[in-house]
Amino acid sequence: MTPPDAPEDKAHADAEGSQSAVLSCADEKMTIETLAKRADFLRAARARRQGTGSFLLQGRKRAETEDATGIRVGYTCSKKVGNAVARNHAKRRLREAARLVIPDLGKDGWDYVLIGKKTDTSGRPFDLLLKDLRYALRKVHGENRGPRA
RNA sequence: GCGGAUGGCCGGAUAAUCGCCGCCUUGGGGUAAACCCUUGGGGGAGGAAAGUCCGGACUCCCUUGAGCAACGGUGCCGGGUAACGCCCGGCGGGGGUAACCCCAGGGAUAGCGCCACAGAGAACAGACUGCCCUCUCACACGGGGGUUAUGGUGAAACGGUGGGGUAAGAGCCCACCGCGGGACUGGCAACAGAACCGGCACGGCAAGCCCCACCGGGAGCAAUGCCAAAUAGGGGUUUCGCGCGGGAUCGGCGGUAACGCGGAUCACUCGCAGGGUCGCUCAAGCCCGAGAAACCCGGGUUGGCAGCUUGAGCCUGUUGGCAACAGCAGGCCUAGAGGAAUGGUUAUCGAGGGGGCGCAAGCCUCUGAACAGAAUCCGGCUUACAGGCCGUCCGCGUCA
RNA sequence: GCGGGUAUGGUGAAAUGGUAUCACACGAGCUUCCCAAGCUCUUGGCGCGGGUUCGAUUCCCGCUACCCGCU
Repeated sequence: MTPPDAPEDKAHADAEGSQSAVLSCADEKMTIETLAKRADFLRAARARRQGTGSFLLQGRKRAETEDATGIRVGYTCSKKVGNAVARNHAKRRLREAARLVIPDLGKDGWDYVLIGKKTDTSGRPFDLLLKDLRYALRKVHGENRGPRA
């Protein structure tokens, strides 16, 4: 999905820049809760989705009847990803990526679900993983805004 | 040096930084607890954490003992252990030149069952085929008798080979081998050796049923207990039972009274009977006592705390023992979450692998660590596993 | 975490200590102007590794994969 001729150091610089941005605005960071209920996962699966080279992102804005503030993120790695070591490793990388990116680009009142893939989630370089997450968040937000406008 | 056998150990390292999960802690908020914010410290996956195949601890099924039955398991001997189907040391059998490895390895005269195909015959001893003698005219394919060999078949065939012997033969006789019994000797034992006896009788399969000996009650931390909230304060079926007596309570009669006689009741209490309590029986204990037990239906709950990590624990030394292991002394505390914490990035080192140069030593470059993640806890087994380290032993070759 | 079950051609099934069977499917041929149906023939298998046995799909042990139940 990422162009193969994308310069490596450019993506690297991009990742570092965002990292410092996160550090600078850490005080206004949104509180991130973790999804646990099966029903929340099912609702998110019916909403927007965007695949990338390393994972699949699902996102939705919660209805007014639910608790409207705060960002909630869930992680899914099924048995298709591999054994327990592979599943836990994929979840850890997704958690780390979400910790670095979601407070900046996530929107208040949204639920996100990150779904790991078999070999790409563990094997992809981490800066590309961050890039994938930013791209996917833009797509999920943008496609949601499009039909509404 | 090459090839092999076997035992034990390790399972990438260091640092920086941003994070994650418990514990302790500073300050603040809070009446307090819970909790929230904050400061600092310290800890944080395995040899298999796995498979869930065995054995336990622990908890519940109300508890226990004896016997019987059923079911399941184990199965040479001795030892170790809390226990085991595990471990150690022996014995027997099999494989290998050897080091060494493998074996559920009790009983086949307690009984039943099975042994396909082939073969005369498949379990006990005879029929059949043959050989020999004899009868009748006949050296007949017929009658009578003797005999146990079979080109062979098969996983397995009235012990094998050789010699003698005979009408033909045969343990009929002899030698050797095998087989059965076995005084006695060694050993705790399994077992080994064996004088002597027997002329041979007794096939295999018990991971077929079974017999014998020994062991085993069931379920499992999603066990279980407590707190809070909510709902219900139930229904059905079956089985057993709905008695007696004393106290008690309430009347009656007699008596001045203590008390005596007789009656009623079952809220309370005691005893007996009864009922319940392991598959059955017996016993003890316990519970119920007007209801009890079993099963089913219906209703509520997915919150918190405990169990939860100090334990048949680990390390070092020493003593006993061939060893497994045990004793003693000293030291240590080493994850405890509750759907699950160890990750990201960077640097240096780095086992190993690929490519290039070089006679070689070596140099340059690329890659950059197997199997795999605690979920109540231990002892084992089994399975997965890149690579490395330390021993011990065997065979062959070479040198001295 | 705990407890249980099943694996037989491509698919669905059966059987038993001795040669593994049936249906559909696949392939070839016949039939038809062509297709379907029908008829004939062929191919192909006991999840894996050990053990017991003369002989294992069956009996025993260990793995692998899949499925189910329990708060």
